[in-house]
Amino acid sequence: MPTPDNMCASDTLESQYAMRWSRYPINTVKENPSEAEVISHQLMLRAGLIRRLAAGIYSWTPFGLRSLRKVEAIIREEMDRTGALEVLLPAVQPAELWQESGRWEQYGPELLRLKDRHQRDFVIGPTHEEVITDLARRELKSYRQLPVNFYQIQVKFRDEIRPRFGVMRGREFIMKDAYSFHANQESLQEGYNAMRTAYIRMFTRMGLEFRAVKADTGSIGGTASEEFQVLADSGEDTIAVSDGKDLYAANLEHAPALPPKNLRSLPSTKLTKVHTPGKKSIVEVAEFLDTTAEHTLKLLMFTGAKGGVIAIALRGDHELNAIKAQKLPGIAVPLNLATKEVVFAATGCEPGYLGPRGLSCPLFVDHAALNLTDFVCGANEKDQHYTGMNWGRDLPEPQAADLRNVVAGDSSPGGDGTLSIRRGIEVGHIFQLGKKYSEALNAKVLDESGKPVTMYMGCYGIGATRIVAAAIEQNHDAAGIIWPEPLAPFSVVLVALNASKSPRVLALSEQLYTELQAVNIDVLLDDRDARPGIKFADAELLGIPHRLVISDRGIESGELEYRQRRAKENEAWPTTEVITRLQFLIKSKK
RNA sequence: CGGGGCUUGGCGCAGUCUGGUAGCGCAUCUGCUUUGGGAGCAGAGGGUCGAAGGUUCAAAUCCUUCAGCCCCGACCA
Repeated sequence: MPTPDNMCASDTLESQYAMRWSRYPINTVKENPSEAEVISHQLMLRAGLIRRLAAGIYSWTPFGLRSLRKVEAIIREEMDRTGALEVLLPAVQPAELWQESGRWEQYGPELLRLKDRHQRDFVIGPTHEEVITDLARRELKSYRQLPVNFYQIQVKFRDEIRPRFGVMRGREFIMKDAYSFHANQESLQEGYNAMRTAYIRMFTRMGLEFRAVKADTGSIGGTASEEFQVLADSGEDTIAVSDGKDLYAANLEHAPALPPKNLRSLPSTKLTKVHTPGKKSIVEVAEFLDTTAEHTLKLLMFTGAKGGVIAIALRGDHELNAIKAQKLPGIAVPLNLATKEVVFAATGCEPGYLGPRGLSCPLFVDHAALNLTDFVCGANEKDQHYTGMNWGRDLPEPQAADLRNVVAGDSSPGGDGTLSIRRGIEVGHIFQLGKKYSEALNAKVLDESGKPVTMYMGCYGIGATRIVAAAIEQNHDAAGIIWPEPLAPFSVVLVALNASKSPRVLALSEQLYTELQAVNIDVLLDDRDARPGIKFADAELLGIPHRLVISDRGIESGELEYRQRRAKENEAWPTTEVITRLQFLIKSKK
């Protein structure tokens, strides 16, 4: 218990003002703002966590900021634990650095450029590779100083074509970005692994359901890259997730589809040409022939790199994966579906009746399509299909390849489990940059023999503001937000009923409020002169994990009502045990 | 950048087609009553109808131009 003797001035200030609802002049609203599309955006606006200033640019209110700061604190603790060193880098950066790295030209309109009063060019940093590499090349002189990892938690600006979903895809956002510097690839790999472990700890601590997803290194290059995706239906990315012990997860377009394990069964029906007037799509054909899409084969034609066409066959119910298809020999990149005219010239038939039999162009068949027996396919004649088609018997065995998107139920490429298709929100991305920036910016150290060597770099980002939105996407109900304990703006809300009229309710509320603060629990005292319904609804909208009601009724019975945010029913707690019980519940979840 | 939609008090909307000088709900303020799931009654304040120009006796309403915002797509990864 704090007494006037052991309380310092700041304690007094805080207990008087900081965590009383009546001192937070932020309104909650019942109606959904028309601008908000996704649930996290709606709830953040309704609960008063953020306010929009311009497209993709938001102010954070005191309540919202508390959650954002908790995210940042977890990130900071876990980064520090790895030995990474925090820095703060400029948001406004001179164009010269970006010209040196080549990204002044590469970046395009997403890079916000501006001029100062001397007409010098600057950018508002969308990311900080250039600045950090500049710092590193000035400070790091010897291999003895390596490895080192600098990180910062900073505002960034990317002039997105279409900002949307509130802070989920804003233009201005807060990101933790870290950059590691190494003398060699082995050290980079170690640093990368350490970051990967730290990321898993962070997202686990935040109470989020997430996966580390193998990602394309893309134009950035490098050898290894993983995205950290929070699983939520509203996510912008589609990922294939294994339910097995392999914990496999990959972006849909990068997940390999394994060839079927079972052998193709033997043909049992004879090849028949059937009249299928006007039936062009797989769905129409399957329905007309009283079968299902899984027993059909579809044939797509693409233009070749040096003219001509290339055919790709998939099972009727499968989708082409463009990234995989582009790797086929002789195919035009980017992938280009052949026009009607080109198809007609190659086959004498229009699309809709194409099939693998009698084709004169190169043919690649997806593994699953190759496993078909007695299947339906086009006959390369208008209004004609075949039934009972079989590879090897009616057609030569073709060249097989992985050409389709994986579907739910496929075996996991990780070796254990089956895949499901989920949506994800990318909240983190780690990759090994190698020497891309260090080479461009000439960042070198002297090695053991006194020879200058270019440093290896790794780069590790986390979207702090986006995490707040992602946590809400994953944790909400009809009444509002349900914060994971570690991200909640407050752990406990004390709902004082009729405190303005009942001195004993007021006194007990104040007492509990002080006691909870004394044991370092983030407590919000709802001391507003409002009706109970408003207080309950607001507490639920704001998503505070633990709610305690202080009322005359409770004081008389010696028991206070406790309710966990996810629970449907109240619990009656002896007033004397309230503090210890809350301490236990909150400690066990942190 | 292409397509669609929107812009009226702090928020959500009606009014626009058919021109006549702006209204509803929520929120805010005052008073009284009420106090365990977004109260009732009475009263009050608050809007140059996104901007500019035009047509007209008269424009939120019709015409032109511009701006901002939202959605879909493309782009980016």
